[in-house]
Amino acid sequence: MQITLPDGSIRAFDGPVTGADIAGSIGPGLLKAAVAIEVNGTEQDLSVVITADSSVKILTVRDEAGLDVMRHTLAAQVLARATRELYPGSKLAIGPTIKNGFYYDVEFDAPISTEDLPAIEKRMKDIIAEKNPITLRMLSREDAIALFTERNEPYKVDIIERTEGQDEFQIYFQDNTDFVDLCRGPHLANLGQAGAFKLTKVAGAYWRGDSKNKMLTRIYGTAFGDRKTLKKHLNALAEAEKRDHRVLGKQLGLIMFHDYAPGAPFFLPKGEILYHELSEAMRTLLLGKGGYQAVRTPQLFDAKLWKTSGHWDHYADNMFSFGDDEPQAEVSDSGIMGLKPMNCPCHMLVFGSQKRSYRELPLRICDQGVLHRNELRGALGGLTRVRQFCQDDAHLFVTEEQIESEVTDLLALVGTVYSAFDMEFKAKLSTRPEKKLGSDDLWDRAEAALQNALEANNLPFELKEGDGAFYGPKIDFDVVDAIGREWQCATIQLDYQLPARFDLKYVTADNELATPVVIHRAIFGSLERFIAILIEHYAGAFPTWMAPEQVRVLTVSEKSFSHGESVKQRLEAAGLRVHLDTRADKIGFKIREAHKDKIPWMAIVGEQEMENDSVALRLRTDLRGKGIPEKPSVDQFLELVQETAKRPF
RNA sequence: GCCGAGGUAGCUCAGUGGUAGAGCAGCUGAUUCGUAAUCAGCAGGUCGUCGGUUCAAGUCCGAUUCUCGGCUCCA
Repeated sequence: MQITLPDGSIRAFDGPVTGADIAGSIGPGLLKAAVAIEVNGTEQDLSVVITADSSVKILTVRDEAGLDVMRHTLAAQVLARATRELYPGSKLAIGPTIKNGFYYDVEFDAPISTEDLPAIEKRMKDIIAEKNPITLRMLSREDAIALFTERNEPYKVDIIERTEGQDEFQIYFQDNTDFVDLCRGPHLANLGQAGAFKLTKVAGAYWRGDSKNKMLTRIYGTAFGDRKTLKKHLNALAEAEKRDHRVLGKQLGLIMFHDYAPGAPFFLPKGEILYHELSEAMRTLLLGKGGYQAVRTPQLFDAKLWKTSGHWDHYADNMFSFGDDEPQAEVSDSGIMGLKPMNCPCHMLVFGSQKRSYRELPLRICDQGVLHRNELRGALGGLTRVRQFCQDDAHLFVTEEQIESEVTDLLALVGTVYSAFDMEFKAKLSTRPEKKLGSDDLWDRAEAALQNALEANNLPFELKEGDGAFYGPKIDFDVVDAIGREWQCATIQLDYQLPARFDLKYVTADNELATPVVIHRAIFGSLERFIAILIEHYAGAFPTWMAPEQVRVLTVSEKSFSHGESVKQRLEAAGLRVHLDTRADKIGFKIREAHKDKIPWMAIVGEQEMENDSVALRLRTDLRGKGIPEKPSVDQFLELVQETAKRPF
């Protein structure tokens, strides 16, 4: 029997072999490190017997797949056993792996909290120290159900009962113990191979993710092959925590929230500058040669609009509306008004307000209108999940032939904007879902147009089949921030349904009536959320063009006040945002504060600078090492700052 | 909306039924200083809100609200 290894070499065995046999034949070191084996592309336990010619790969924790096996074992064998032993009445549900770790859902008799984690962790370490071998056995459906019924594990029984087309189930026994688990596997051959881990948090989670079901307790953990990598990961988490936009937003005086307006951010003077700069930069990019026209549209509409658009049937739960519980209110024809959750219906009304010619297409309407969505209470958080926000929204009314070139332009626009923030991004193409409107022929053309546009821009993309909206396919973008996290921001969605619902028409070159296609698109996504991403991306140290305070002039002593005032005035005259710090404190103290406020340019003025009309620069960390002179003249300095204060798009 | 954890000075937090605290920030005064914290004094609170238990509640109980971690939702 022949076993092919990843390097192409072939090893012959006389009869059936296990993964462990193969690993051992290659070397004792590998046997020790081996955690599982991939046989013809399928991960299996080392103990599984291979009976036919196969190509295999021995997995160790160095492989992502091997690491996954280890995490899985930590969840299913170690964490599960520890909770069963520490909390005898607990019932195990499922324990899969996730990015960087694992979790296990457990039903406890009494709630547990983060404070209980160290004890569980301690028990887990003891369990690992036992280095018990794990043995796989296949049980028939009946035997498996009987086993878990007897062990009072209703969730395991439920899983088995719901699994169709399978007669045998994989049951893992931990030798020398009473512990048994139903699991897809594979698992480590013995627990001694478990690497470094840490339990991180507890949270609630519904059984099978359905809110009608019982709420279980989910215990999260993170795990890596060795202690060093775990520590690195924990450090990365700490770094992310330090950058948390809610913390920085408060520290830097950018935003606030109030109990009286849950889910609705206040932008304080400094935050408002960020907001304004972003909003204006986008608006300027789109208007004029960008080919867009901006509109401003109402907040509050008669429910008739939402009935036409379909929101009343599909989105009413997320809408703020009033009038329906106040019969005398007579607020409108239908007696019900709703705050807009999206701009699209408004733009349909704008398009439909006059006779349109094919010569007007593509008609591009942009709108940074305020939107309200009644998000669930528990879903609110910082600037990323809000009830009131603005999108850099636009709707393009196009003919079908124009889709491809419009989308091509949009993709270039996305690139322009993200590269201005030094952000990489990834595109995802979502195609027709099962429940969809429109013919297959229509979807074929629409999907092809999007794909062609992506290819024309040389953009690699991930295909997400079936993930499109029922009204059309879409391209979504994930941006990657400075510490490697991904955020979904931009979206480009084709819509064949909405213009039809509003009965929109334009006159074609042949003097006939046709319905336009609508492209919904946003690049930042929501301004609020994008600001949150930028705060974390830059760790609050914004590039000069959007920094709320671009320059702080620091006086060394009273003697240089007049020079400080003059520097400030000359910079302000050039439209820069400048503050002068004349407090009677030492220069070291003022510098420290300016650093904490993440001001890009700190200009120190003392008697020397006064004499030769210069400033002495102290640069924010990210501006150092760029050949910026330390003691420029005021004119030179002005030029330097102006250069970096230009909007990058 | 559901499960869990929280809410004490502007901020970060301590305070296990018996006189509400610290550091930073603030204010006042002194210091006029050259690249990440000058010194001293003062002031600052309905302990999220409402109700209950108790001789006595920041502390115990109930409700409510907001925040946080997840789940769910995201036409």
